[in-house]
Amino acid sequence: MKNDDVMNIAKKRGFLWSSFEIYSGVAGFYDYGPLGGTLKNNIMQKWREYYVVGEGYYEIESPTIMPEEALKASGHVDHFTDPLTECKDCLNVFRADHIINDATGKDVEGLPNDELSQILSEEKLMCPHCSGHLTHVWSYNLMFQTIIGSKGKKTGYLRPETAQGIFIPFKRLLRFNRGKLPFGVVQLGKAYRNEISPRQGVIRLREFTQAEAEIFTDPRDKTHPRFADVSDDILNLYSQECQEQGKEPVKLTAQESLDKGVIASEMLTYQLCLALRFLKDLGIPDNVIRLRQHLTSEMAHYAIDCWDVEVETDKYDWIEIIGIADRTDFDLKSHNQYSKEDLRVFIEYPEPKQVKMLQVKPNMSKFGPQFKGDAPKIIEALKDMDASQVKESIDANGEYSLEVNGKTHLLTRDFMDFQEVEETIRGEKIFPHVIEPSFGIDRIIYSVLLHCYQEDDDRTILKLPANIAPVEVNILPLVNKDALNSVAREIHDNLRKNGIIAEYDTSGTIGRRYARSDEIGIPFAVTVDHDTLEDDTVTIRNRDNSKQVRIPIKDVYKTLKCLINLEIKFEELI
RNA sequence: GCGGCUGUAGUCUAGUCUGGUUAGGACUUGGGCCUUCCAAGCCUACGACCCGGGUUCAAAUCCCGGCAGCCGCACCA
Repeated sequence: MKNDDVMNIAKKRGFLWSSFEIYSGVAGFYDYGPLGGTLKNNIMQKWREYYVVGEGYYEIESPTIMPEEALKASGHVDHFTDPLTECKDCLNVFRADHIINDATGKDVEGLPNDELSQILSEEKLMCPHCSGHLTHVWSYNLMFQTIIGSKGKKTGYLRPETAQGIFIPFKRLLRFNRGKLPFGVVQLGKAYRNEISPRQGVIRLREFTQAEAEIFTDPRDKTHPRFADVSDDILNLYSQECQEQGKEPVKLTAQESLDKGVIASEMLTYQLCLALRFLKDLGIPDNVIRLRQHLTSEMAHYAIDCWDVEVETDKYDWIEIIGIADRTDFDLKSHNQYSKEDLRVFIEYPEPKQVKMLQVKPNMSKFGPQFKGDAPKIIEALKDMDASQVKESIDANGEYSLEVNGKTHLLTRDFMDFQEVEETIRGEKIFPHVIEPSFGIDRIIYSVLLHCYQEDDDRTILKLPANIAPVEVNILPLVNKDALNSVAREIHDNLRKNGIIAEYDTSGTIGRRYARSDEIGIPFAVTVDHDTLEDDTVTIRNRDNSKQVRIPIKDVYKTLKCLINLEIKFEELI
């Protein structure tokens, strides 16, 4: 299996291995080795080129440990859990809500545990496996809990996603962007989920790296200024409709998928295109990628539309490596409510609106004596009412009844005056909607390794794009002789001095060294041979087809730099 | 989290059932010889019984516990 070959090389040659090996390891944790660490950095740097440089979304960094309040507001404390129940006889563990749903057809998602337990006993539900008795329902929260401070009074959690770190300082980020929508903010970093039983290698980790962008948009304007740049990009769409009707994914251009309403908005479509371009740059071919729309049932209740970018693998089938969702205003609204901070954005109208409206003016000298301490509250409540309705009621009945804190107060005509005022309204405050591209870096690295891995005849090649390969060039003396070695060494040192990651290898025959070099995806090799000593030329060998071209030593740096940056193709040198 | 199977150098493996010499081999890797372009050959070196406990004169081998991997079940905002 390709997976096994790739993971073998990854382990053997220093890309990836499971952590804590000398202590038997812990499931769900992986180390990046010397090459893996560099590859990961290169990929993250490329991501930044897209989102920070290309889109102008600035990068922030927030703590990986978060206080309970913040995750309470985001919903993770209460809802990032699975309600589990265990069979007392066969000890199997089940999702309690799934058992109830399967047996009764009731949708009980989100009900508290004691209600679920009650339903289990009321409906006399038994273990679906052995018909044994089921225990009371308990929540398994997937967050790692910790303690903040020496007294241990404050509960903290390792963040389950980087996104919350962007929502929380929203006011500052909005101010940084001078109050205007749309704007985006990104964060790359670790996130943590205490998975029950992670057994899918690097696909399901307990500690993993995300790269997320939160794009704050006006809910009424989800366009993108550069949509025209991507409108002809081809998308392989596995829509809700395709999935429900058992059809194959459909290929449409970005423009078509927007026009046909397959994808909810222009911004979302643009983000999907951007993600695909990124993956293409990493060497993942189109034909192993599809965009799968979340089914209504699996989408978060607050989301408008959500698409997973999936990659085909031989071992795990189609895996989600990127999720792009329209999260609407859920997160900001929720943090607004819990923190009591106004997280809305003021949107100015193109033209100020002149609005004529009726205003109530309470007669203070009546209110005070009559209502004493309740007076301020009543006045506050009265001002919130629609003045024209109040006036109507008084004109018709001579009084208006107002309920404040459970007490009903009757207000008559002499408690207030009405005034026609003209007000200028310059805009309104709204919660922006959030479009969120969320990248699983570890899964992307796995996909890159998997799909760059090739066996040509008996050669193993990792065809990493030259601009993300961890080692950029290998310097090889044809045979292990002092005269050749010293020239090779000098070229190696010179390239390093100029910022190119070069390796130097004299061990074994030239063929063996090319093979080792190909296996870790070094895109180019410089070979120093006997002609070099005569005419100061060397050959540059192209990893992907073993072709060589001879160039003067003085041009080596310049040529390699262009090759690595993909400014010229190797074929153009021949 | 449950059940089954498995765990010997970097990798693949012999040995385990039936306890007993220095745990054997191949590939890989390091050093050397040879070598004028794609894993050749020769010499040489390094390198292992998953961890802990028990039984025994003696444990890679038998027993118990743990950890990890694979498979199945369950789970996967």
